[in-house]
Amino acid sequence: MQKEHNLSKNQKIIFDLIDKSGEPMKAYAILFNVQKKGIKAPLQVYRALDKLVEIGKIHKIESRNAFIACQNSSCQISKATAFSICESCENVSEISNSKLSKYLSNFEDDSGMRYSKYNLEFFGLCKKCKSK
Amino acid sequence: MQKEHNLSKNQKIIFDLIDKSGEPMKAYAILFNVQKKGIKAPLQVYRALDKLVEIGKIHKIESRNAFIACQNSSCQISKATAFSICESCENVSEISNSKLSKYLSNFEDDSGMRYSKYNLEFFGLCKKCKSK
DNA sequence: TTATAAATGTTATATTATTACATAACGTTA
DNA sequence: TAACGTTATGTAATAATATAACATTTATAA
Repeated sequence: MQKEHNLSKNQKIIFDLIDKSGEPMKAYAILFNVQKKGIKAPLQVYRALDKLVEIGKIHKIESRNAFIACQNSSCQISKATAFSICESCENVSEISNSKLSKYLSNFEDDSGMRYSKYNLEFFGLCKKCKSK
Repeated sequence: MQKEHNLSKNQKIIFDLIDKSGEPMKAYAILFNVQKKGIKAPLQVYRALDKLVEIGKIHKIESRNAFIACQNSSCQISKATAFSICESCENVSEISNSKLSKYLSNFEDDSGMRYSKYNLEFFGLCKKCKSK
């Protein structure tokens, strides 16, 4: 189970926005959306984003510089993330596949280095876009 | 085997720099380094980087906004990349593991979406940093 | 309660990346 | 080799993403 975090005011505003949108949001799009709620500066957004990423409520889609709400609410998966990204419509969804996460969490390479964290991004065309 | 690409002047200058450095380089660090060779503007750098990424001579480390020369010279792996990143010293190396790449290249999730490309970044502490 | 950490507010600035437009070099093939 | 399309280059301006520095306030917990 995930620890219950009491989000601060800004964190809550920003998390709710991202969560409701259901898709990746960019920092300045977030900023634009929350200005009416009194969050005026980029730094306020980035600080909340940093914290939300840290506690696993959202993830950063690195290849897109965007942030999406965690879709695996019940598991401690913020250090082991995998996403499916459609290169046409830019739809992103979090992959929740226990075989995959087990495989990657236990992965060791020749260096003997053990990994505490990973991020995987898959790219392709989603069903809709493929059939166009 | 990888197709032999004839790099243009700027592409060659920039590839050689990244390749010799042996570690990830950021675009503006590259720019600074090649100014004496007549490459003066960010766009010149980004254009060369785009092309080099496209043909698989370099890869972008998304979580670091940096570019590293491909270390798997003999294989067509630019659409299936995996990296090991030390969070302390920021050392990055490309993982070349056929089991891993086979596993990921064949991965399918519930959506039935088939992936043409992936990028995986592992994080942890390298041996040196772990023993400090 | 008091002190410590976490969050906020604000301004300025750093870093990363692209748009727009003009020109030049290269490769093909007629 | 001339004409064409494609790829690469040059240059200026600007957009988009992210952080530094500093002052203040709020929450947590000893």
